Amino acid sequence: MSINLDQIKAEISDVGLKATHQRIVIYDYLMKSKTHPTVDRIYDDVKNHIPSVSVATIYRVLEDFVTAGLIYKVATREGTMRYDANTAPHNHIYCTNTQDIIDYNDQELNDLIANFLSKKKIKNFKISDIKLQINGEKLDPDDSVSIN
Amino acid sequence: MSINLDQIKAEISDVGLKATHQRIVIYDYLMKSKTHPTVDRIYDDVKNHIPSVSVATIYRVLEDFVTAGLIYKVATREGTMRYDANTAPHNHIYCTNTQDIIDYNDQELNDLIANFLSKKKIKNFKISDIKLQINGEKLDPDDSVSIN
DNA sequence: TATTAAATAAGAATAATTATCATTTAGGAA
DNA sequence: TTCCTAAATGATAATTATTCTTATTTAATA
Repeated sequence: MSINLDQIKAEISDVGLKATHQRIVIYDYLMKSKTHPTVDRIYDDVKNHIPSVSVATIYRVLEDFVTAGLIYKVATREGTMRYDANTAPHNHIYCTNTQDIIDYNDQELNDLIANFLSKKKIKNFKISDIKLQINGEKLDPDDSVSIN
Repeated sequence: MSINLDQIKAEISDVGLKATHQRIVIYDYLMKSKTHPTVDRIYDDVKNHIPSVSVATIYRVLEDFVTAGLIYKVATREGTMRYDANTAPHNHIYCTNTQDIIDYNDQELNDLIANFLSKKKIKNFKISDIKLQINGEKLDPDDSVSIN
């Protein structure tokens, strides 16, 4: 447990959800995860902490978190859903080979796009967020991707 | 049949696929479609032309087209796959309320992002394409979204 | 027109997700 | 602290989405 337990409980309670053991473990796991895990991956890892956990609970809790805005859900080109506890605006680098999703934080780029679009008039539409997905392939699948 | 039949056949043949009736009808339908339809929608509409068509054929043909680069596959936040015969680089406006996907073509924006990223060094990664998704809501769900 | 490899239709099999419901639990009240 | 109750969970059935299998059909070309 790297992140403060009381803080996790508070964050769950603050969005109007009961801070159950399952929710605490799942949220803690997502907060620590950098890999944007699938439901299956989350299920397997949560089972190490709560062997009796049901897969239905994983689906339910994740959906509750998404609805509450605690986490984001990301659809990949492969059709599998991935979950991300990083709710700050950021973009994703996606490796079409390994299916790795790597966070790409760049305030300058965010601003550049936001400024550009604010000058355009998109009629009958209210923008809530803008996501850039950088697709491609890792040159060495075993090595990590780094920026600058 | 708005687009020339011979041209459709040629495009299918050119990527090494047999120009079957099913493929011709599906490709023609996608070329004319502006809505980025789901598999179900494509199936229903193709059945009007080929009542005996099998849903497995729809899945297979779409996947064949994607692999061949004739069409694109787009995953939405809802987890459903949508298909797009517009293979030119372009971005999407997505209404989280109606699930409408609207093409957003803007060469200036494409260049802006491409130029910005070319200056950044992303180590161990080769970019193949860059997709911007503009999420939000239509103000009037029954009206269309237009740019400029 | 005949040949043949490839594609299709139909439906079974599998995988992913959601629903149901009896049991358990978190959090507030006493 | 214990009791109470609405909400959450676990187990599993049901549903939905997708893929696979195989006998039949068809496009392409000789």
